[in-house]
Amino acid sequence: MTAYKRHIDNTAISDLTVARLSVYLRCMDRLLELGIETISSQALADRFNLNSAQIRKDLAYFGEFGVRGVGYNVRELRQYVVEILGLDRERRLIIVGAGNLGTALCHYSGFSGGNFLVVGILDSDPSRIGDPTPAGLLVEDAARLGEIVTQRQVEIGVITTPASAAQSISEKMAEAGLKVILNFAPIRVRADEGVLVKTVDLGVHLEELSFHLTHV
Amino acid sequence: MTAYKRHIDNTAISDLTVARLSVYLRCMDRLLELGIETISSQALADRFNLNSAQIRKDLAYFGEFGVRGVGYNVRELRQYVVEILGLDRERRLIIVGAGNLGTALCHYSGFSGGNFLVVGILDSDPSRIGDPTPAGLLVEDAARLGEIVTQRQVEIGVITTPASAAQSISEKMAEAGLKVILNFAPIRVRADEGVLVKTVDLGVHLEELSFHLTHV
DNA sequence: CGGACCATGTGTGCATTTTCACAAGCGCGA
DNA sequence: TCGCGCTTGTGAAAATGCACACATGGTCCG
Ligand SMILES: NC(=O)c1ccc[n+]([C@@H]2O[C@H](COP(=O)([O-])OP(=O)(O)OC[C@H]3O[C@@H](n4cnc5c(N)ncnc54)[C@H](O)[C@@H]3O)[C@@H](O)[C@H]2O)c1
Ligand SMILES: NC(=O)c1ccc[n+]([C@@H]2O[C@H](COP(=O)([O-])OP(=O)(O)OC[C@H]3O[C@@H](n4cnc5c(N)ncnc54)[C@H](O)[C@@H]3O)[C@@H](O)[C@H]2O)c1
Repeated sequence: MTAYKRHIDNTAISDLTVARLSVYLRCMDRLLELGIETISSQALADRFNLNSAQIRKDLAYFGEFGVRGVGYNVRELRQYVVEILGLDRERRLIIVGAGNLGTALCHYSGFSGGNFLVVGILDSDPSRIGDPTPAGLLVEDAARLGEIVTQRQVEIGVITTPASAAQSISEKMAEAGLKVILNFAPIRVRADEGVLVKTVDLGVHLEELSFHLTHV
Repeated sequence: MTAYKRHIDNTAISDLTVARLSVYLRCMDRLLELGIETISSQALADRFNLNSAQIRKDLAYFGEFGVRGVGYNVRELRQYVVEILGLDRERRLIIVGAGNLGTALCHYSGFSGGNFLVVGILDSDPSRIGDPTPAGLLVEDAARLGEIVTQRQVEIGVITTPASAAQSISEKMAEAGLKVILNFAPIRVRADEGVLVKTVDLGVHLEELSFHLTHV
């Protein structure tokens, strides 16, 4: 139940594997809700529409968590995945852009059971600064970004401004020392080496659905 | 400028290709803003950090849109991509779950230049029904889903309820005739053959970022 | 009108990801 | 204690995705 084999060798872990680990975590949570304490990779795959070999291979990058002939202990495996994903400590984040999406995210405390903590929401519009959000935070001046990141030990930046501001904000975030950024603006942001910008473009998803509608 | 070679042969188009077409569309929009009317795949790749061969191959599934020795006409190519993605007609969608995220999405009219139209927002909570949203729609009773889908010719369903309700809502949507569903609840929804459920789990993205933070 | 030039469209090979299939290992019951 | 049954962990194969490189076929200029 303690440490997992930290991935130290030179082979990089694929993004796809990491994303699936998140999915497995949700599966564990669901199983615990159902009172299931032990499960085989096959039963897991059947229940959640996954592939059993892929589950085993994904986990094998980080250690041997199962018992042959038996399967996995759900509670233990959940804890291992939590450690692998780095969810065993608080992650502080700020949101830049206190519009519709920014405030919705701010209010949403349910991220992974409270490990992600919104410690600031910033905007450049003077008429919005000082506004309270439903979550109890006040909107602060985006010009104070660097200062806030340092003082509140922020690790993650979230961009919910219009696309036109996204590039410059990501640069300011990188300058302030943030290493990972989640960008909701529909634009491909360029980032320096060592800074990871993950863009989530909801428009792309809707357009994929539109494609499926037109192509039977 | 009329029709593109409709993909009718047996080879399926990859999801990754479709997602990239959306990206190309945004690139075209940006180029037109800049007043650029013609561009080669190489110049496009350089400017937006893409691969020129991949651009050509993605487009080649649907026809020959370029001119050898010259490149692509930006305006024309944009129109072709619009047709390929089925964005040349209005797509009506309803949102089920009038909470934080649901209302934020409802208010967001900027989807692909207005081709996606929110024609209803539903909730099961009696105290929310009748509430106005910033966009001018009133929240309606989720029990009327089937009726609303038929009357308003809805094609796309969006789920922004808690995870516990997502499965049953997606089934009701499928029953009402919807063929594609965008699900924001953090749960893997099972769907019948012929119904496409695309889940966008924001928690997964944050957890990916957390992984990168812990693994240098 | 012809040839030099240039970027597309595509055949081919490489890389990554997924799936298969089985030897190795653990528990349990006799 | 031993063997049987079950599931893991893992090489090897299949499938998928990506990138190179060049023949093809237009443009344009002399
Ligand atoms: N609302 C949605 O449902 C939704 C859905 C998909 C994508 N998006 C994208 O998310 C982004 C935000 O959407 P929204 O609906 O919340 O928009 P919004 O207009 O409601 O909010 C944007 C906020 O950003 C602020 N802002 C602008 N420039 C800034 C800067 N330089 N520094 C700090 N703050 C700045 C504005 O003052 C405003 O408050 C957009 O890029 C949009 O395309 C939104
Ligand atoms: N708010 C966010 O920023 C955010 C971010 C990521 C993911 N999500 C996910 O999106 C979903 C919605 O989040 P939210 O913050 O808007 O939650 P919310 O609680 O504000 O809203 C949920 C709404 O769904 C309604 N509802 C519940 N059961 C229903 C049913 N059976 N039929 C119709 N309506 C029903 C509720 O009455 C409520 O109005 C959740 O699954 C959440 O995990 C939200």
